[in-house]
Amino acid sequence: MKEQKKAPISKQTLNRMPAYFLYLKKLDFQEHQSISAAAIANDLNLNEIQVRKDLAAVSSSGGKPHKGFDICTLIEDIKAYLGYDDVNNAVIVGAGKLGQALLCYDGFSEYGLNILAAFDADPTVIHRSINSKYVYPMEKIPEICHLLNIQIGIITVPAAYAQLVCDQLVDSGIRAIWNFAPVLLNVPQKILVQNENMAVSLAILSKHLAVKLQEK
Amino acid sequence: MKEQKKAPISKQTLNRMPAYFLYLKKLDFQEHQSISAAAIANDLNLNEIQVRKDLAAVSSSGGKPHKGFDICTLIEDIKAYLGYDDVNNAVIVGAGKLGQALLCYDGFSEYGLNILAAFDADPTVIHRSINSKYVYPMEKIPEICHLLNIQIGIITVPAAYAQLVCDQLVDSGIRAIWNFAPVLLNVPQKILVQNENMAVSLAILSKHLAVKLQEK
DNA sequence: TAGATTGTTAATCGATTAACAATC
DNA sequence: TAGATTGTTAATCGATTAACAATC
Repeated sequence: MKEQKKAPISKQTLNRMPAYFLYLKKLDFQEHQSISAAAIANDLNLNEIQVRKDLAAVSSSGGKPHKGFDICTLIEDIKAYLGYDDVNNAVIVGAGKLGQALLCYDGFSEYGLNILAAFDADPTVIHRSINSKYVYPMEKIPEICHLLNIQIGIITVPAAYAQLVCDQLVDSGIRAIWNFAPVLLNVPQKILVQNENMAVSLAILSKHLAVKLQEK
Repeated sequence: MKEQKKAPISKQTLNRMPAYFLYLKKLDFQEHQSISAAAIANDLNLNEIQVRKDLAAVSSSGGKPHKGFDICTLIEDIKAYLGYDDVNNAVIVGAGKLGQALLCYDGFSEYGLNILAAFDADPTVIHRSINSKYVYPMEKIPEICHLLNIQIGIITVPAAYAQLVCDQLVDSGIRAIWNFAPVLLNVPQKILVQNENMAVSLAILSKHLAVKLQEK
């Protein structure tokens, strides 16, 4: 087992990895065979050495001088590294428009996310299926989560209910939360909260536009 | 004008700012008057000195020894800093479930985002209003964007159409793109692309769960 | 006043970039 | 072989943390 001597994971590298993943898939689709770190760096506006280091950290076979990295292999390596190969079961709480959008998007399986069911408080949306996923009433959360061995709870309820829902999910044995509500959730240490933080995106956008405007 | 000597913006500080913003709004709602950097750091699991520095970078009046920062003032300072006070006009391209979810969410005005219209290719969704925002056919993009002085284009179409839509938006004079499609977009240098990168979130989640699983 | 809390200057840490040797 | 391209070791840069003086 040489695996153990792999470099420790850098947060920044982890953040860049999905960009490499999307980039390589596009290339693969266009039937390229291999690609150099320099070409990737150029297309993604990154530093060449940074790309080399990032790829070296995840690549199983490494790149070949003169040729670069084999695209197919690299895609597989990144998938393995990011854990996209490990399937995690999830439920969505909140079957409003956003919840339905996520329920109907079938691309998450690509990332190992397997959404099995949804929950809602609204009697007009429960007890029916959306994209073959059944919408249960809220009180079923503990039962279904335990039954289906759910790892991830996805929160798409209005901000005011998010903490309440979060507590219920935690009590039902989930281990991570993907939070779309614009609130900060309180959770026990062992639970990971990943905020799909649209406020951050908007901050970066508006900051950027404001700065550009000033320059003129 | 002493404004000019403000410290240059750190990317990390910018990323943390929305968390402070949400945190402070919650406090404000609970009718607190002021708060110390230490208390914030404790609640958000951040380093105290880091919080002091972050707040010092955006605070107009600074904190007061013994009392800390005035919450209301600080919220206003952060809003000003992040550009949430500057209103940016936006359109959504893709009025499917995700697009509709964004159209129906009225909380974006809090961040200075003003969604004025939507576009779609589907004849069954166009020529009607969703949450008082009209859905136009795709060919109206240039006309409407110029007419309404649109700064930001929000892309919520399937991955396969995202680049096409992006090109149209760029040609229609928008200055920034908020991209929800899981693809990397090619744009001219002057256009900012902000990816709402669910793949990153999923990577962090699945990586984290995989690592935890290994530990056991 | 004493003490809590800020803001700033200095020290440490980690990530990026540069330089260069290794290799197909 | 020569040259393109990788991987690694060293240098730089920026961000975090520590130390401490300033102040209400």
